[in-house]
Amino acid sequence: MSLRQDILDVSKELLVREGFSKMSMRRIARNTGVSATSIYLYFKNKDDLLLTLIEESIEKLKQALISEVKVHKEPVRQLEDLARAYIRYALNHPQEYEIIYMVRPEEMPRYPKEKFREVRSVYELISEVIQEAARSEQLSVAEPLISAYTLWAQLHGVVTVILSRRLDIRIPRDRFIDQAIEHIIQGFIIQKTPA
Amino acid sequence: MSLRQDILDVSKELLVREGFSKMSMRRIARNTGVSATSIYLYFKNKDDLLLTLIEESIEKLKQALISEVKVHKEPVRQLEDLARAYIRYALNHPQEYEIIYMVRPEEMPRYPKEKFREVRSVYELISEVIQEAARSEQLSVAEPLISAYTLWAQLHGVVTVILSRRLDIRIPRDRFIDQAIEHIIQGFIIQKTPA
Amino acid sequence: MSLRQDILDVSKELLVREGFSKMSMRRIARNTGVSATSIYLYFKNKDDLLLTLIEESIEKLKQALISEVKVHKEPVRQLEDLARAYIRYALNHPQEYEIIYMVRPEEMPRYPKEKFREVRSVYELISEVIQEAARSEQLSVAEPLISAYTLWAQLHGVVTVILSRRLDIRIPRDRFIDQAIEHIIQGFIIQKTPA
Amino acid sequence: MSLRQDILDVSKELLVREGFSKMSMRRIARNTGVSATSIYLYFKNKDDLLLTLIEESIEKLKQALISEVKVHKEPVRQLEDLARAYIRYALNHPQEYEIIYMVRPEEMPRYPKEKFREVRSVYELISEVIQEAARSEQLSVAEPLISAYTLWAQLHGVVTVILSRRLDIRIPRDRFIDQAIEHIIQGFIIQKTPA
DNA sequence: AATGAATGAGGCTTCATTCAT
DNA sequence: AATGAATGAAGCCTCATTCAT
Repeated sequence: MSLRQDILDVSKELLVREGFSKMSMRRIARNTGVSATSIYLYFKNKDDLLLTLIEESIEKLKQALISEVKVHKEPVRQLEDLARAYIRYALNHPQEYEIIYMVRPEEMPRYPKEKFREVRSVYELISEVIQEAARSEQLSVAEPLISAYTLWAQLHGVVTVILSRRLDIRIPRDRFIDQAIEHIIQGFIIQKTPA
Repeated sequence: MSLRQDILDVSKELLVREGFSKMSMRRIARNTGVSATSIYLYFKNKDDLLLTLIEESIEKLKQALISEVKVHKEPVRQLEDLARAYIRYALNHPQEYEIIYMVRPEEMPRYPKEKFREVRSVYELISEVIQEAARSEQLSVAEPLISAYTLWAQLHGVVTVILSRRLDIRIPRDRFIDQAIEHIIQGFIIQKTPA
Repeated sequence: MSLRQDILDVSKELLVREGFSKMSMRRIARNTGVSATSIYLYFKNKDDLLLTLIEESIEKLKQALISEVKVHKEPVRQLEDLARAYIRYALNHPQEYEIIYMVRPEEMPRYPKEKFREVRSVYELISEVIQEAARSEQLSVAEPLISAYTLWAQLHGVVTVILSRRLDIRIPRDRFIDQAIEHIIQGFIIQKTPA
Repeated sequence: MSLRQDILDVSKELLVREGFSKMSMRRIARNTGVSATSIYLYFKNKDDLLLTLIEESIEKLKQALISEVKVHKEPVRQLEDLARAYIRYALNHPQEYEIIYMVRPEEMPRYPKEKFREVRSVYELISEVIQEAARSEQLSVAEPLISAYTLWAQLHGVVTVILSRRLDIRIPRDRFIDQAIEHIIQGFIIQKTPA
């Protein structure tokens, strides 16, 4: 495989496993089996490397969601699929997910803030699915964009709790996920008050 | 006593405002107007300082929740109050909150992981409130502990999105919070299916 | 002697003997028998160190000139004394002199340009002596400030040629200096054309 | 041939505009639009490149002086012409001049010192003009070689002051040059003491 | 209770140069 | 004639920590 990709992989692992402060150029070089200087042949500097990491991860998340959505026609089912796909992807690709959401902007001052907003396309995807469901009058959605963000915030919370290992060990992960999704989806469904 | 607190305050601010990598002993010392050596009179080392920071923050969060809960008797109302109190506290004390939940354990290898679990008392508090409401048969709660965690995960997601400044600028923060709480609480209320 | 002074001395020597590019913090540390980190206890950074070096050198040159001037009352003699004092000081303290005039501003971008102008007090000293002599109508001096600068330029040229070892080896240094001073001074004396 | 010259030109500009420390092979390559490796096809190493730069500059200075001298027959006038030509060339070709005289030999340890002495032919040119004038008994020149060096030293001083931007901003450059040349030339003319 | 002095390790980055192609 | 890949050395600087006072 290309050295460039090796560097990205090693960086990703270091970043997620040991934290931002341990992702140093020297360490990356050591773990890649290459001199620190060589990294600069492929990336302008550390920020550039981090930027690439984030961009790649966002792209992968986006693709994963796109490919899993719209299999089922039924809107509510579709929404649930989206939620499950989101959580499943995050848990199966913790590195990519953490890179997107756990590197705090404060840690990288030179990072162009607009780039961070590229993640928006993810929310827009969510927003579309919600809007579609709203049209079928099965969801109580006043403002799709806001609802998209609240849905995403809840999913992100669930993922975060698991990834940061803050879930009580007495709770089986799958049960937690199922229950969470149930609560979340139910929160969006229109309450059919008895006539 | 006073200097010790000064050091904690300065550390807290540095950590949250500039990120983990900028919270250095030298910086803390400089901002506190004291020599770097002096910090070691109050804290064994940097990890110890961070530990203290986290413990204090957890304690404050706990106290804040306790004081706001159980004002209303009505269970659903109580739950909503709890949710609001949680979010309000987090947003009003971003430093304390971020220290608890945004400093990743990976950043501190020598940090005793058990300490992180002290936060559990927070979930137990949530759990109690949920159980109480469940008893009144207004909530669809099969397993209170799991539900407590899902509720917390959702709240945490909402807070995280705001604190990490990932909320779309077109969305007013308050609207987002209101809508989120509405969705979350509704997700817990028993659906009264028409007879 | 103090470490601070040691560092300054070593830096001075490195700068003059091996050139600007060889005056590195590591080298200074090595030659001072101290860790590189220690330099930062006494100087904020490399520029600060260089700045101190230059300031000290300017001050010494100024003091040397002041102390040697105004011994003789006769204006022309006084001017010659000043010229000799200038050259003598420069040759006896090549390090200090070179530091003032041979570090090109381009080499230190962060250096505050105003500081470079502190050398002006040296020219002002020269200017004063020239003006005094002009009052006695023995010198052909239309504009004292300009003449002060031309005088200085000439002296500086002489010094430069010697210090940069560009003088032909067949020429004895003292003869060169004597002749140069003779030419220079004579260039300022009013030509008494025969009536 | 063309690329070789491009490299030399770029180097020259970098050296003079940004200083010795910024004249790196990589920078030269970047500014020339060529790979760093390519420079080694034309120059053995950095020192070789610098050497070539200096040799070229010396040759140009020599040619410029030769072409401007001996237009006027009158010896004193000829001397003044030479002085003006020297200063004019230096100011019109600051890059070449600075390379000859402002790159200190100390910056290049591996540089063969004899090469630096090639500049001597310049002084010999000056020496010839002075000797010619001396023969006409209009100049007070005991030893032509020494006088040639003192003349050159003074001219060099004037040029240096201007090029290193050390001339007081209140002084117009042309006035400074005129006055300097006047003083310098007058210093060489035989004083006709009244009988 | 507090500090100044000191340091080894490591941070990011640029350097001149070589080698294979 | 030209280059991409690679590197060891070194550049400046900040880090957490210790020790003597």
